[in-house]
Amino acid sequence: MYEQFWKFTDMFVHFSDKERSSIREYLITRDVPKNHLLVDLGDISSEVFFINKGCVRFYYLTEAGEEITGFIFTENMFTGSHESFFSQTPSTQVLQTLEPCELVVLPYEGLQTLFDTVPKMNIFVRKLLEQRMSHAQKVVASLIMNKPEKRYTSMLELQPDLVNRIPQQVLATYLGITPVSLSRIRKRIMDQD
Amino acid sequence: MYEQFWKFTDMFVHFSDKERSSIREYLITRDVPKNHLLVDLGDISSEVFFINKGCVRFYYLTEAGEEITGFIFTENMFTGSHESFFSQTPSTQVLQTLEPCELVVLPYEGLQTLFDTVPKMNIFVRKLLEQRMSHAQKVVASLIMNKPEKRYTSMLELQPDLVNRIPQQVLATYLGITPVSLSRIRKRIMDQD
DNA sequence: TCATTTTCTTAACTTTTGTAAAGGGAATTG
DNA sequence: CAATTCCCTTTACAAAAGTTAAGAAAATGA
Repeated sequence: MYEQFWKFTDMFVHFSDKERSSIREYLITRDVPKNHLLVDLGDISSEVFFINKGCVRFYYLTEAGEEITGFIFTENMFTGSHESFFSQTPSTQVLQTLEPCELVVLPYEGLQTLFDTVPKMNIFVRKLLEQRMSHAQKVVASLIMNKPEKRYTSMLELQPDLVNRIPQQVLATYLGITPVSLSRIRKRIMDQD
Repeated sequence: MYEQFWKFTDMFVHFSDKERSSIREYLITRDVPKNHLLVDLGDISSEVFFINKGCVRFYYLTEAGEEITGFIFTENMFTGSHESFFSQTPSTQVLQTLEPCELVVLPYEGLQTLFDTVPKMNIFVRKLLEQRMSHAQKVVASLIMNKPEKRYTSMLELQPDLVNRIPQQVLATYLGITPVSLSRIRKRIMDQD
């Protein structure tokens, strides 16, 4: 159950067998159904999740009650409500499964302990966040630089699997547009070919 | 010259005098003029910067040659071309001063050495990145959830100094709109009051 | 200080998205 | 298997942003 997890950490740092067993003490696996809320609005997130199988998104709620997708996570990614988890404050975002998921769960307290007992854990998380930051900046740039249509075609190119995997209305808010507008864009592209 | 720097690090971790002097070995201060490129397109960024005084932005270049502002940094913030610096790859963004700046400079090699010799440095950078990630997510959410007008009024409220400090065309691309559109928004707001 | 350049604003027009409402199709359920 | 529900598409109209170009204001420099 943990092979994928160690394969992932190996991309950043190499934990020794001893370090692995220390970390392993705090890990558990968990299966959750589709549409399960891993973190609800206002929760103080107490866990981060590594996705063995499945698909997770976080979304914000507008005043009008719309769900705005912030990010979509799939297999072999870490997910969580960063802001709430790291600062231990009430979450302004909701973390929800889009499919039945098999997760590796790491609790907040466990991670804090590991930061002290396995110093390399700091390096692992630092490198993970470095990578995440680079990606977040690219997302911001794409939102500003590209029109919705371009963002959709980029996604078709870079993550074709994802386009067919998630509901259109989720995809739409992820791209920063309404489902209606996404439908129009899809038609425009269909007509061209 | 380094008081602000240590005051900043104190918000995340407490470096001992010994640790400070280790870190201090790799720090230098540098004054740069307005419109200076700290990192140019294609450069492999070899330094990060702490801003004692001044204002810095990073921007992307579109195919049409437009400069799209990704973020604006001011006093007491760390800045750099994250992606290029951390992965030591050619930068896809340009880091440019918007004012004459007084900077504290930390070279890449120095930081790598410090990660080994001052383990707490990993914790510092980890916490810094945790904070940055939370903020980056909020920026993404704001870009998707709010209309340009709302983003502008939010900025007026939260960073009123910045609005009058940076050129409108820079501010416009930072908000994800054209200078023309920003000008219209400003007029709309003026007329209301 | 005057001239030049740059930046910001305004206007007219086009394109795109948002909004609201209606319709079609597929999946779900009794 | 029919009915309901949910999701996606389509339409028509309103609102907003992009584009281009021209003019006003401000900053820059000789």
